[in-house]
Amino acid sequence: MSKKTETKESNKHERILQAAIKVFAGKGFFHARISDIAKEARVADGTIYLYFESKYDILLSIFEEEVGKLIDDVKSRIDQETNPQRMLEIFASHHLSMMNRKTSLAEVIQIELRQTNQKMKEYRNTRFSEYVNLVSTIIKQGQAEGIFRKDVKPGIAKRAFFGSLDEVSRVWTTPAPTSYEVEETARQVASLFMNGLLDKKVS
Amino acid sequence: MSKKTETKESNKHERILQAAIKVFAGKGFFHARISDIAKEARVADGTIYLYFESKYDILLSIFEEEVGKLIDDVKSRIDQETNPQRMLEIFASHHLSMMNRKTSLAEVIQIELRQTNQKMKEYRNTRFSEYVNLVSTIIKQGQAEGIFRKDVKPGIAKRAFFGSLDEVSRVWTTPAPTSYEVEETARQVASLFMNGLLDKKVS
Amino acid sequence: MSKKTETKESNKHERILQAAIKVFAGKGFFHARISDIAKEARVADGTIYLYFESKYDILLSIFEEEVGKLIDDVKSRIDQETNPQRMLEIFASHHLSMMNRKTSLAEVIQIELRQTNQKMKEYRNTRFSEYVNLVSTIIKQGQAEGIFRKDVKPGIAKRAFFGSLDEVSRVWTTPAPTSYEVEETARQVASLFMNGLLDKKVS
Amino acid sequence: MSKKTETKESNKHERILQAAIKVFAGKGFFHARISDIAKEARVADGTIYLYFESKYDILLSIFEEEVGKLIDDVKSRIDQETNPQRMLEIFASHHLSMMNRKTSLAEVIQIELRQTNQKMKEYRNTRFSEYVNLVSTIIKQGQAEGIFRKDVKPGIAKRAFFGSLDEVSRVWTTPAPTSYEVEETARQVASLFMNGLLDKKVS
DNA sequence: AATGAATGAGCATTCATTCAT
DNA sequence: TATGAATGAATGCTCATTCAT
Repeated sequence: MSKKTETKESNKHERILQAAIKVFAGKGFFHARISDIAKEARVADGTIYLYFESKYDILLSIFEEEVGKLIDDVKSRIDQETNPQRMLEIFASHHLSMMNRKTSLAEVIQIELRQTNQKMKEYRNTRFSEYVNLVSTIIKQGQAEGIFRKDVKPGIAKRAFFGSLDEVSRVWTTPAPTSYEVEETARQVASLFMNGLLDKKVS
Repeated sequence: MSKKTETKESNKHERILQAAIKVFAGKGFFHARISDIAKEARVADGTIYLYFESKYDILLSIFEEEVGKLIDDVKSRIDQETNPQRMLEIFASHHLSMMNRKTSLAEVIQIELRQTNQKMKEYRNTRFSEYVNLVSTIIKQGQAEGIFRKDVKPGIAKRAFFGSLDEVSRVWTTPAPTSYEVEETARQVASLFMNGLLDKKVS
Repeated sequence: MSKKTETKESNKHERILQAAIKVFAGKGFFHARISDIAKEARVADGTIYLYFESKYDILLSIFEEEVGKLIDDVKSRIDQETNPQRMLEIFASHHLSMMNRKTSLAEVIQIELRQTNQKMKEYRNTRFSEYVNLVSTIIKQGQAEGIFRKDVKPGIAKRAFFGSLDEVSRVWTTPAPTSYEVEETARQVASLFMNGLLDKKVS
Repeated sequence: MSKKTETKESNKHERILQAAIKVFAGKGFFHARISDIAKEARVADGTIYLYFESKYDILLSIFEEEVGKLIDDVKSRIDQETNPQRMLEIFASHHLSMMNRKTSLAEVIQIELRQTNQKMKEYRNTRFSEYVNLVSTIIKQGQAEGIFRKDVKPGIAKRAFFGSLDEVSRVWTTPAPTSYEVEETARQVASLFMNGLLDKKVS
């Protein structure tokens, strides 16, 4: 019985969160009304405040919980690989396919995560940078193994790599691309970063 | 006399625009109050409406006028160069140095230009894509000249390149980096895109 | 319990409406502030928007609901009478006594109902003309019965009659006359319309 | 030369007044903007304040000056007549034809003169009542001469008579009736007040 | 006198949050 | 827990009026 109740509770928490992702993606954080989220989650307005402190807290929770899942997922995949080049390919492929599968969440991340806002910045600096730092760690490893160029600065490369993926996936919000397109794009970006634009065939 | 008046008028228009860039960058479009902009521009609230239709119109004008200047500027620099590799280096260097010089404007572009909003999206599709398309044009030219790899898709590469620059410059909002850092970052990103991460010395 | 809530709700709706009548009568529609109405009704400003769409909607509701009541009331009284002369006397007496009892409402009707405004004009042409047309119907009946002069145009007479009552009651807004005065005035106006000014005793 | 200037000045004063009548009639006093009036009068906004104290002062001036003209006009016509019955007929005929000729002014009088407003009320009690009192004076004279019924109260009859004319002319704002209609309406109203509704042929 | 750019007080409306039930 | 009616702070925009030219 208590289990049932607990399930019910977590259901509501989850329902509100998913509703919020949808609504935030649809009209942006500022234009989204608590009543929109409540309606989408089929609860009363007041109920939301039993699960979240404020409208802003919902946004933060989305990053905390949903982005957290993404990060853990990507991390575990990369851990199974040892070759740095392959690792970056996996990161790219995985990031893009997630952005594609979770369009609404992607949009919320891409838009709201950039808001100039102290709390938001703090968040980026903690939880999110952990994710992006996966890239610089891989690059450093590749450099140590003599596979990657040593004159590349990992701190810059990580942002360049992440920025590429981010911008490349932005056009996908509507309509959704095929999984082939996603894979091909991941390959292109990874290849670009591995080999560069210059044609070495001649040399 | 008429000159004086004219100057005054354009001063106000410009002052309000610059004030808005500052305020929008500082607290974001939604949190910015018209009275904040008015105070920053040292005019009365109502005066703003002599020069702009609405708060939203100010944001659009920033893109229309300020981004327009940037685009024209970068374009004219690139037109003086014929080598595609150099052209991309110039694009990178110029984009980053502008983002660095106009921190507030950069922030407004990076944040507000992403807002889920029909008009904003339209804007991206017209004026802004012109800018990003410079990159794909250069890439196609390089491929035609046999300098760039032909298996790279210009449409993906342009976004990857722009996304890299965008993300790389994001961290600069505070505090401002030295011009050396800016140049070095531009070189790094361009080099990454030219040569890739892989160390070819061995081969 | 549900009764209590229902009562409370309808109380609020009614309270706001009555408060609005008072405030509109006191300072006119345009000078009336939403907060004035809210204060008078002892609710928060925002509460008003739970019951009405806009300030203008309140005004329309006053006519729709309050004037509707008046019309129904007068109509039912007249239906109980068959003699056209008596019917006009009843109309006059009833109209005036209502204007006297509901001073604020009377003032709102007399002032706001005349506003040059498309919606207001439409309203006059539908709900209100129904009321005034009672008079022409009575006159036509009287003419058919040979009691009233046939050279009188009912369309003109109805407006003349209504205009007389309207103007005659305008002076009552402050201070209120005794019910004797009201009755006497009704009798005078009705008598004027029945017999005219000319002294026939002599002839 | 000074005459020319004077003429110019009075031209502007008059132009502004006529423009205001037009604009007030078109959108009502509250919705009318000073800039609307200025544009209609082909002067700058600020110029209006050289001739009038405030927006409200313009409205008052309309009544003071324009209504004044009407009153003087009607008075002089009535002064040429000695028979009370004819005098009322002339009053009716004249009032209606003026309301018809000056539609905009009529609308302003009918609407704005009713606004609940201290100054407006004062105005009604002074300048305007002078006009309406013409009617009661005539009635008293008729009673003294034994032509009019002595049981009619002049104070009530004057308002009834004026109210009739006022309401009867309200429908004329658009489109304008022919002068025949105006005359016929005047005759009807006067006749109604002279002879009443009741058919005396039988007696 | 005339102009019209500048001012800033004023107000309807929205919506996150609370709280009695 | 859940509800949703009630709250009231917050703000973009309008426009009568002023005043430097």
